Amino acid sequence: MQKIKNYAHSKVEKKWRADWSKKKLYKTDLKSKKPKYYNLVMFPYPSGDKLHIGHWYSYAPADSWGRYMTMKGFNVFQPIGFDSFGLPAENYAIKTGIHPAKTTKTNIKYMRKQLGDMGAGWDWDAEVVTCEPDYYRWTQWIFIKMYEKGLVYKKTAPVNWCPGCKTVLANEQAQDGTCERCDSPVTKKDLSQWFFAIKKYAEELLNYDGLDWPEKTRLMQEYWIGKSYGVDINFKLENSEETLVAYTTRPDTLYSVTFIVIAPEHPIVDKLVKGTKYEQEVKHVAEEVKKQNLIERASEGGKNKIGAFTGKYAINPATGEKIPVYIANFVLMYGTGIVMADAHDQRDFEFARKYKIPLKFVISKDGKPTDPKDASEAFIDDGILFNSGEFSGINNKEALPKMASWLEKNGNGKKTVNYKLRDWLISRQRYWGAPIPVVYCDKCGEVPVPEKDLPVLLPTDVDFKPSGDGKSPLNTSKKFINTTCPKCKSPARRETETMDTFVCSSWYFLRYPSGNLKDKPFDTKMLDKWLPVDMYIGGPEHACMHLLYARFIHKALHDLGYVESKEPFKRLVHQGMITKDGAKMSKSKGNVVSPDEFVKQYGSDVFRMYLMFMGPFTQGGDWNDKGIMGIKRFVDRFWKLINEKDGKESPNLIHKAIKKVTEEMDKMHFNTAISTIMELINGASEGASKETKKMAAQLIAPLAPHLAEECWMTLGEKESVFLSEWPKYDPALVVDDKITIAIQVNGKLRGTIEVPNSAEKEFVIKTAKEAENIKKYLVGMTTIKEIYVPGKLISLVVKPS
RNA sequence: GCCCAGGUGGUGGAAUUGGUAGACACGCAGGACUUAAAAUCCUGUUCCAGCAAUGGAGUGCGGGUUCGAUUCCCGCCUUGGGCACCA
Repeated sequence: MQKIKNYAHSKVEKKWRADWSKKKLYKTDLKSKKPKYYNLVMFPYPSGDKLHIGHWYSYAPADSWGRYMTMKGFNVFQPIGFDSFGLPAENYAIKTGIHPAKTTKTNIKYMRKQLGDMGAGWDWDAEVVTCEPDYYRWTQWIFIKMYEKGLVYKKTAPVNWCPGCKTVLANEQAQDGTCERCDSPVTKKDLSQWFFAIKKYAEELLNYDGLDWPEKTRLMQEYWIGKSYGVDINFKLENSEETLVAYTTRPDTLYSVTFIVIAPEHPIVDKLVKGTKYEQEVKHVAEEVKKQNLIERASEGGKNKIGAFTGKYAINPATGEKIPVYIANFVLMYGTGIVMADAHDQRDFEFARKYKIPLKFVISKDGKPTDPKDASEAFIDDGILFNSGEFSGINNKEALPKMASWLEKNGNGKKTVNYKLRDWLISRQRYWGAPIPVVYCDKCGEVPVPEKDLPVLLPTDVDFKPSGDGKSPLNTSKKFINTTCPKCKSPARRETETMDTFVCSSWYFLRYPSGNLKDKPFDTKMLDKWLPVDMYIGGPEHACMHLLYARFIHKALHDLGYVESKEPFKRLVHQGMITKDGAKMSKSKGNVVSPDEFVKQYGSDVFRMYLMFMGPFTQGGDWNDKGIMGIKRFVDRFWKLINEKDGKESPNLIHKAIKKVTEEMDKMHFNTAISTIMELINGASEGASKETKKMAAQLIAPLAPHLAEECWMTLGEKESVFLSEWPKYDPALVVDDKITIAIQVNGKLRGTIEVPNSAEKEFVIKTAKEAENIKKYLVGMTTIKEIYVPGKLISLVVKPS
């Protein structure tokens, strides 16, 4: 008996990686005429944690997908890079004194090795690193182009302030009222800030035509953009020329409105109370609200509502009544920052009860008048209007558009659309980012740096410890700050703030196919060919940040004429989250699992297949290494089968496997693709023919690239398995001659029979009725119904005769 | 509170235009090989009763539709994710 050498994963994997790299197997010819396929993963941040299991969980299947598409005949482009600006490196520097550039460089070096050990088909020639001047020069260039297009502006605004990181946060980074990075409660602070006018694209961003995205992600973005249709209603102020404009989506409740509430930070508040006896109380409340962090202001559906009377009254345009005007914390600077308040809104209702403001109902279930004094909460259901002038007696939903038109006709209102989306705050009072390319001159004011002077290099001689006043560490570099005005050449100062790293990651996928051009950001011809990205794989946590920003920047660049496509990512797939003992892996929890040891012990193929075998790719799961031996055994058995003497198995076996694996791969069901190959191996217990072995190697190639290549070459091939064409099955060989039919009597399974594939209904039913197990159930019975599902089962319905 | 996705053996999971529930793998039990162990191979493994043949129950819970429901409908429970005073 021949002795088969054990599969030496470490030697084999090293050998093929060296070979692939030498032959530049994964360098994509971007000019090739073959159909293109841009296969992209969200690039990693080079953190001190290095590449962890989560990265593997998404990158390995992404690579398998790319390899599969390659074998299906596509010219696959699969680049990788590093999203290397950002807070963690800077925070680490503050703690240890090691310069962020140095830590980042070290981490990138290590992660390059890890990404290499993965054996994935990255095109390293296209690599981008966002913290390198060659890259951020063009991030700055995009800022300038956006500036010229009027999509960038600066304004003083109350911004989210993290007292822990001593920096400003975007809304998206303070979503739950705590800092994304350090979990400190977020407060508000007035600062002059740079914004990208993403709101101008709100409507366009709601268009998902032609995109194959998860419904869930789309809904999350739609909710984030938050479009609503409503009416701006004019409330004249008593004894004044002033009008308060309130935005509402419920004009049908107008007759119920008994007070007006203004957001405390609304500029009109000062004017209303100035010099009155109410001024002190109103200002006091406004200050209190400002001090509240986002959690307090939004806590528990708003139990702690606070407010103050302004001393003013407005006129309800429908009833002509005089109604009091308040400020309160539950009204935000959204819409007009002023709301009409009534008994058909739970928040208004609670506030009115607390501040003893009269309420009245105008809607009830049946249209019979009801009184709020008997109610413990607002009536928010739909119903019939009463005490509502000409609208009484009709359904409030029907009345809504009519009242909106009525208000417009009488000059008391205007139909409007509002979005919850706010402009994107992009400036950061931080060191480790791309400097905002703007110069301030006493004569010329704010001057964008001319294109030819880019990049504005990030200086190295700075003290990056936070000053505590919210100023950027760049202020400590005299060399950096002092410059000359690009327009008038007189002494000038540089902007010292840097850009949000999300700006850097909003366009990296355009840089990859542009071949790292020195004098241009993009190779427009290549972008026209390669965009949009055909498959984008990454975590769902980016739904309302990266994925929204990237769409926005892409659309802006489209409108500027740089890219032809209107959307960056045609198809989007989120991998599931991988947890450890039910918790998200994080350094602070100390539950981060490193892939390196597993890769060393079992090999990259086994490790990646184990991750894919855990369950559906989009589902994720809790990490444990219990079953990894099962995959190792499978690899060993696969290797053994390939090396055994050629045998002869049923030809159906491999063709059925090809059919099933192809179907599973198409659906990205890697777990069942693997189990199908396992079944193939288990089924070939008597060995397999050479042809079958070759096809088996091809089937496993996307999932276990090193193993497949080794097997492929062992079987006598000379060229890489990844240059071979994905096997096709013979339809004639996937059907069996004999099929098993299940027999049910009165809905219960009572047995099975084997019949020829070609058997007719009558024959199958006759055979079934005569079957040993079935006969006894039919004694003394009359068959009242016979159902035959071809190739599957027979269902007999009987009753006593 | 609102929106979305789930709940299947001891474990990860498979199977849905309604058609034999538990593929594949882990674990466990027994056996072979071995002085022994590891590794490997073979057999069994949803639960209950039975030596077995076989019978009964069974896909979160309670109803319904159907010859037939993990799959469809109604009402709950529960886990995870997202949003949350946006008027």
